[in-house]
Amino acid sequence: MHTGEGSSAHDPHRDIPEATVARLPVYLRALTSLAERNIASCSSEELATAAGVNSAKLRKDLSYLGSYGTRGVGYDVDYLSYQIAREIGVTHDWPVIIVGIGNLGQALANFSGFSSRGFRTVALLDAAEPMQGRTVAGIAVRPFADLAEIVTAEQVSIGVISVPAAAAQDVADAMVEAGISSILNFAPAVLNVPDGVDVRKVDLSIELQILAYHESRKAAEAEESVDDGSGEGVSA
Amino acid sequence: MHTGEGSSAHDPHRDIPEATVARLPVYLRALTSLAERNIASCSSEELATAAGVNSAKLRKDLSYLGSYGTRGVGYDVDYLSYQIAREIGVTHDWPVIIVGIGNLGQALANFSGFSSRGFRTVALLDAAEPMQGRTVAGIAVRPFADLAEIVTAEQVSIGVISVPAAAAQDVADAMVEAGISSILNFAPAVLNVPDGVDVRKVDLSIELQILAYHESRKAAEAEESVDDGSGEGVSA
DNA sequence: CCATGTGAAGGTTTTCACAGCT
DNA sequence: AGCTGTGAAAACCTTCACATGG
Repeated sequence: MHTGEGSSAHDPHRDIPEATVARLPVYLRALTSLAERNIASCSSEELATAAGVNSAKLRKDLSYLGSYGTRGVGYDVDYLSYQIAREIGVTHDWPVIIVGIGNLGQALANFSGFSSRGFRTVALLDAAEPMQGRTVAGIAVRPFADLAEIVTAEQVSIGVISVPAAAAQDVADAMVEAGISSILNFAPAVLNVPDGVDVRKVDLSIELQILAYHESRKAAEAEESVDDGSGEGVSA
Repeated sequence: MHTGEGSSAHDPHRDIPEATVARLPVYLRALTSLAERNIASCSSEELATAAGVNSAKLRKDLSYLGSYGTRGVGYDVDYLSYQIAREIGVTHDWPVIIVGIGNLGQALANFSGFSSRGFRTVALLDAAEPMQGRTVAGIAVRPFADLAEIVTAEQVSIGVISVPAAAAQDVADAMVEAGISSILNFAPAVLNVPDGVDVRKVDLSIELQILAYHESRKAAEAEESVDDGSGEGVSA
């Protein structure tokens, strides 16, 4: 295990904590929103509020990228936006394919936020006969069998899976085989992928169940507090 | 801050860590999948594999609920399923409303996983005139103005927001006002809610950007390793 | 004998609080 | 004078490794 490939201990180019990485896109969105309101600069406090975090966390997060603020003043919105976009790697667009053009796949294909935030949907794939030849969001639906060809031709490294759970692993295998190394999985299934391939999952029922857990607790607390006035709240 | 409301230090009824709560639904899904394959019992190792975590973590997580396994043997699938479902609070169904019946809202309404995992969509709401009177997934779309009435009548405490970002805060305010205390937010916007209201967010472009970050790093590493043979992989 | 359940160790993340720069 | 950037402390989460009990 080597230590740093020609980067001084302090230089901003290795080892951004995962928790920070997960928040950078949120900061970027907050900055975009400030820019749209013609706000040219902001304090860590203001940006933190816009991003829904506290300012100490925001400053610590930004410190991993470098020193892009001005002490006593704050941050230049455009400059910081660019630095974060560069760190994330969305200064140029990433080609993306979506496999599984059911209700969810169609919603994803139509989702404008995809294209406006550094991603370009280059193909929609579906295995079902009836989908062939249809066009969704201006993009033709192609047979699943074309996967490898498309991935190679368009240099795709990110794939979205929106097929039913039962088909998800097969799709993931085919994606990896074709050369994709990052997968966003909407199917409620655990995917096995080799090392070097990243998977992130979005699972709607899991999110609801987490809410249900806290909701149950609130109900239980309300019952208890017949003789206990304290109302503790949970929030994210 | 009090400590425990009549529960002994060891009794399974307070203080399940948030990280554990977020995994319980995953375990529940893995157990359901085992049950469907007629597997009546399993070891922590097997269940952990099915859930995509390591077995130590699984055992630690389950230990917060109580001792529902048998040493030397493993876990009874049905029994553990029930215990987890009870802990989460999904032994009975939760009524849910969806506000914003665009592409995504329609996909959510049609999503069978919602109804099969402890949730029942009791109403679809949309502010747009052209949506009124339409039916999605067998449920009539109603005007947004009916929100409070529906929440009260159906005792809804969980709401899903799938409107454009610009409208999200207003919808959240109306939900809170109507009595909803848990929100699943699909709009790419930070929501301000009072204490006691839970918000979870699902943001598609954020997930993609996190993948893009790691993808950029992989590319950078590949370039570096012209004179360095080590191939470190990242995976989730 | 075997797999669970769990203290204790090791990491990571968050928060604090203030030194340092503009 | 004020806000950033950051060590150090506290909180939280994961992993280890083994005592415990069926």
